[in-house]
Order: sequence, then C-alpha cells, then structure tokens
Amino acid sequence: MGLQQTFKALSDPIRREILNMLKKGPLSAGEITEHFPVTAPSISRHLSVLKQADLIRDTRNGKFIIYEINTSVLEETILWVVDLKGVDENVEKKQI
Amino acid sequence: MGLQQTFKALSDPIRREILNMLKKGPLSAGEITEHFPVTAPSISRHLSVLKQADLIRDTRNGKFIIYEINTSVLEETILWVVDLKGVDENVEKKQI
DNA sequence: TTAACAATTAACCTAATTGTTAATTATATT
DNA sequence: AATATAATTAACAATTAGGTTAATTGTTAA
Repeated sequence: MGLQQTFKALSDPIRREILNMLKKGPLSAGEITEHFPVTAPSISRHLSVLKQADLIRDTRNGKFIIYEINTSVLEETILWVVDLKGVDENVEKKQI
Repeated sequence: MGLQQTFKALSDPIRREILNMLKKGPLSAGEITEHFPVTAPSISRHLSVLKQADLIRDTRNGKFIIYEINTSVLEETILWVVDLKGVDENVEKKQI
C-alpha cells in the first residue's frame, strides 16, 4: 500500500507541482487551484490522491481547508530508488 | 520528458519488480516473463515503457533479446525526491 | 435564517493503461 | 527451404485516470 500509492501519486505533473508548492508552506485548496489551468474539482481530486498517499495532510480553518506536505512517506521512496540504483552514497559523492 | 516518464514507469508494480530482477543481472524477455502471471505481450509492453524511460537497455543475442538496467536516469529522480523532502543528507544521517 | 463563499462529491465523458489472443518479425535449426 | 523458437506488434475489451459541469456540504456573515 505504501510505495505503490506514493509512486502513483508522484506520476502526475500537477500533483508533483502541488507538492513543490506546499514545500514552501501550507496553502488552501483555493490558492492551490489558482496556480493551475484546471477547475477546482479537478484539483480537489488530485489533492485527494495525494492525501490517500499520505503525502499531504489537511486541516479545516473556517471556510478554508489548509493543506500541508508530509514528507515522512518519502523516506521509503528514497530508500527504494537508492537501493535500486545500488549506489553507496559516499562513493557517489566522491565521484561528483 | 525525464522525470515524468521515469515516475510513470515506476508507478506500476510489475515494472518495479522487473527493475529489481534486472538489478541482479541481465535477463532475456522470456526469463522476465516467466516470473509473472501475465502473458508475454503484456510484459513486452512493460519492457517498452521502461525502455522509453531509458530505465533499461536491450541488445539482441541470437534469438534472445537481453535486457539490462540503466540506473543513470535514477539520479535525477533521487535528486527530485530528496529535494522535495528538503533534507540535508548529513543531518539525516546524524539523526539515524 | 438567508445569502455568499470554499471546497468536495456526483455524474458523465474522453483518453490512457493494462490485459488478452492472433498475427508478424527475426533468428536458429534441421 | 521449411520449421521451430523468441519476442514484438496489432487489434480488441475492460478498467483506471483526469477533465468538465452541476449538485451538495460546511462555514461565515448580513
């Protein structure tokens, strides 16, 4: 349930961009929607996919629903990709 | 064209498993197919997706087409995810 | 309590993905 | 040359994904 949902969530460019936006700080659904040329319901579903993957968390604040990023899930993802690459990080750094 | 195709390719469990198999060494399409409960044409398309993402390379050897992993593409992916996580690798290592 | 606003859910459509079987291509063997 | 083997491509069916508009749910403010 973990890696699969994470990769699926990351496989869409709008969702990746949303995560990049939230990296700078929490935003409401409306603020997120403004940045994209698609409708609010469409963004709402993207948010729902990210939430199911536990990449974002939401809290209601009055009329607004505020989204923030949750990076803890990415730990597993990084480990998986780095392991696939099969690289000792230190060797990697020496090469650069 | 880079990140997008990589994430799309990694978003399918069969394709991730194929990469894990190839991590241990090159394999023919047939050998890969044997490990999954789907038909050869289905695996062939998965291989084609991985190839388009440049995550694998193929060379014909007689009747066989041999696939091997290409991890260089993963560099960009790792950088992207690590940057999203916003973690200084050293801090990370100290915490563990 | 009614009106307005923020956001989600519902219903629907189209495009992309994934799987199958059948046909094709390329190579090797007899 | 004919046959067998390895793999891909073509054609089709079923499912999933992503977009839209319309309807619904929460919350605030008049």
